[in-house]
Amino acid sequence: MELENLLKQRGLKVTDQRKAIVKVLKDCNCMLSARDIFDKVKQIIPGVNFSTIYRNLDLMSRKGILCGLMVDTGVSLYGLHREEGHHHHLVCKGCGRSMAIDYCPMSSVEKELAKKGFSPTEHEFIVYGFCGSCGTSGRGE
Amino acid sequence: MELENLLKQRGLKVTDQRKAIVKVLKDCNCMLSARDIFDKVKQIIPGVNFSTIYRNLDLMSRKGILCGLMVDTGVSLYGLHREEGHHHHLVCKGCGRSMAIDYCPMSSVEKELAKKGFSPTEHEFIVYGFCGSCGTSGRGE
DNA sequence: ATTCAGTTGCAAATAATTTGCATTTATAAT
DNA sequence: ATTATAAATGCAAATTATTTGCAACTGAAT
Repeated sequence: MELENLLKQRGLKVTDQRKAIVKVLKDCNCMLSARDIFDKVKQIIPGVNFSTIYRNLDLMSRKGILCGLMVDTGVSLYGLHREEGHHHHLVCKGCGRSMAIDYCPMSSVEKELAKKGFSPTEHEFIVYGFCGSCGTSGRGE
Repeated sequence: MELENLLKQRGLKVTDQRKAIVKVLKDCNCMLSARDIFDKVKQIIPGVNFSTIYRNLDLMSRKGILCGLMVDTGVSLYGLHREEGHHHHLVCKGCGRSMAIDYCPMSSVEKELAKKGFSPTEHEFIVYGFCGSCGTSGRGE
């Protein structure tokens, strides 16, 4: 019921596909690619179309309901937007999950940017590696 | 002549297309997309093929002659590898140029990662914004 | 000069994402 | 409840970025 209000507040209609996308992300509690989300939503709504997924991931990200992340392979990952505010991510190369970290490097570079006359708008900080369960050796591919 | 040795050291043949790619990146002194590089190399070698560009960007990046960077639109940018070592980038949304910054946030998160049992392998830190010449307002597109 | 692995051009294939359009649907107004 | 309508969806086709198979070519070692 909470999601319904969130969507309405942002002027978005409450549709089954949007509810399914959010459910999938809530259940997984990690960030997923559009394809992963599509596959999981299909188990809930067999007839969903991929373009509906893409349109909603984009729209809900722009409305602050989801947040997107571009990883170094050029694929976007999406997750629920954390209200707690700004944060960055660890991406596990073993299981593909991502976790949040609160540390943000921006305050440490502000002076250097000002000196260069650069006005920052966005930034990203992503750490790739292996999480506790996947270990330093990874799990192959 | 320096490049020729660099290529040979890495077991790569010295070809006109490789020389042209490096020349383009040296002249621009910034990071460019594969398409930009292709367009500029074509002015030197009209017959180059796009796949040759891609193969060499990938190969020379893996050999440490170039370095690649995935920006948040999902496009890779390539530049000459700076021997001076590890660094990160500012990407101007006005002119598309990128500059290096030396600050690296990794040392500040090491403890937090260790606590989470996460073993980092790679990381990226990119700041988007507008450089001195493009100003805070940007220049449209 | 000969050899041969490495490299290139070409064309076709992938993969990720976007778009146009007709149909459907959630919501607001009746 | 019914209706009107803008928003949302499904579908198919288009884009964009990148990759791959393969035959022809070329740099470098002999």
